Amino acid sequence: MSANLIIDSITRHVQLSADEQQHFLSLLKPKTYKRKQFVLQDGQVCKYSTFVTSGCLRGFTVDQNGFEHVLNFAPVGWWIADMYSLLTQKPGILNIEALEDTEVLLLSKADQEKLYHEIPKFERFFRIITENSLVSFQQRLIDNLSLTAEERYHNFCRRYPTLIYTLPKKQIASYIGVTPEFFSRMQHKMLLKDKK
Amino acid sequence: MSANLIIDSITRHVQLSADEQQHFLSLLKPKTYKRKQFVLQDGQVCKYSTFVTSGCLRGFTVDQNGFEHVLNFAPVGWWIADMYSLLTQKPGILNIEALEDTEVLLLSKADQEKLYHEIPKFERFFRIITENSLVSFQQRLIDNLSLTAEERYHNFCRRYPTLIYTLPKKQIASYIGVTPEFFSRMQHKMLLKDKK
DNA sequence: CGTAAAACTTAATGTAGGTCAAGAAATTAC
DNA sequence: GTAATTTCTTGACCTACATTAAGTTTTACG
Repeated sequence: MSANLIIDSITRHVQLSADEQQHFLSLLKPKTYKRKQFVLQDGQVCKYSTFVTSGCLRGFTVDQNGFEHVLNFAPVGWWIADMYSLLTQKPGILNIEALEDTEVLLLSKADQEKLYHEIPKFERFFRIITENSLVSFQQRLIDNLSLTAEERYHNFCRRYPTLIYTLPKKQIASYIGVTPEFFSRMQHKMLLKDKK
Repeated sequence: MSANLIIDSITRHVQLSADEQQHFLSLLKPKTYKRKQFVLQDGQVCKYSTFVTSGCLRGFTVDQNGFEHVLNFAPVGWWIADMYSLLTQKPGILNIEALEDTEVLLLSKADQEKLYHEIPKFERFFRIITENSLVSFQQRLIDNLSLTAEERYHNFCRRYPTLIYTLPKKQIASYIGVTPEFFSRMQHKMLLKDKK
């Protein structure tokens, strides 16, 4: 059940009393999205931190030529938001879309800030997951600067083994930073190599 | 004076009493590095958060072909660390080197953690700067996926106007993700354009 | 179901940016 | 102040990946 999922994910990092758990849960608004529905569109102000309890979301930007670039995926158990917009409360550049029918829990920015003051352990929790997120984006940037597309794909497979089977290939291609056409050719080449 | 610099940079985000300021300052160890000296080498465990009070540091990785890739610069007033290694206390992949003679203040991981418990405002401060850092790395990743080298260079100039004049061009080239040769050509082309 | 849309593949051609080499200019350090 | 080192530039050639286009397979959904 989704309350367990989110509480467990927090108590892996900080301990919470029953009261604290209840209080936290009372702040969350459940919401469901149909496949292809948008959770957030660029130009909007991001008002919530979103926790995925079933399904999968993707965060992406659209460049001046209309091409999409996947910033991140949020499968079950992950948080997602347009961090820039959430922090500044200005219009953001991120689109967040449901890749399949998806259930989430929403925590409003106001409630999140209040929570930090009431129960500092929550500030600790979000500090820790933000630090982890920073480390993985730094690593991904380094990968983009120093690895070939094929190597980046291998890293993706190692880091998100479950997602490989559920995600459309064009989404994976976009995440690692190549076109679907090149991704297709790349996979073909890798198959030939493996056979040897 | 360097104590003012670091206190000011913190009190821009959280308010501190005189006692809290004193306590914080008492935890910092000043240290100086000569130009080209290493603050941290890959393979080492990162033990400190480093705040630059004069000079400039650069964080970079070395790939399997021996090429360097600049992850970040830390000019005066900035913090730097190998976040992965600092968090996990495992050997890291980041090198941190002084680009010129540089003075820093070191805050040990143990003291930083203790500080979080003693004075939650410091946990807030580091949460906020980590969030800001995350936003800028996300933006840089998006830039690398969607912009040309020339556009990334313009972004660099907008974001770090002071650094353009002090940094060797090859460092800027590495930061935006191109070779020094291509960077040189690119600047030449931009000059021709500007003249028109 | 059936059909429309979306996702995937393959091929031909194009290009942003890399590599290698070698000389010129600028910094550093003794 | 000058030799040594590092940085920057320029030229010829190269390659990983993009683009365009067309056909095929898979998936969604009325």
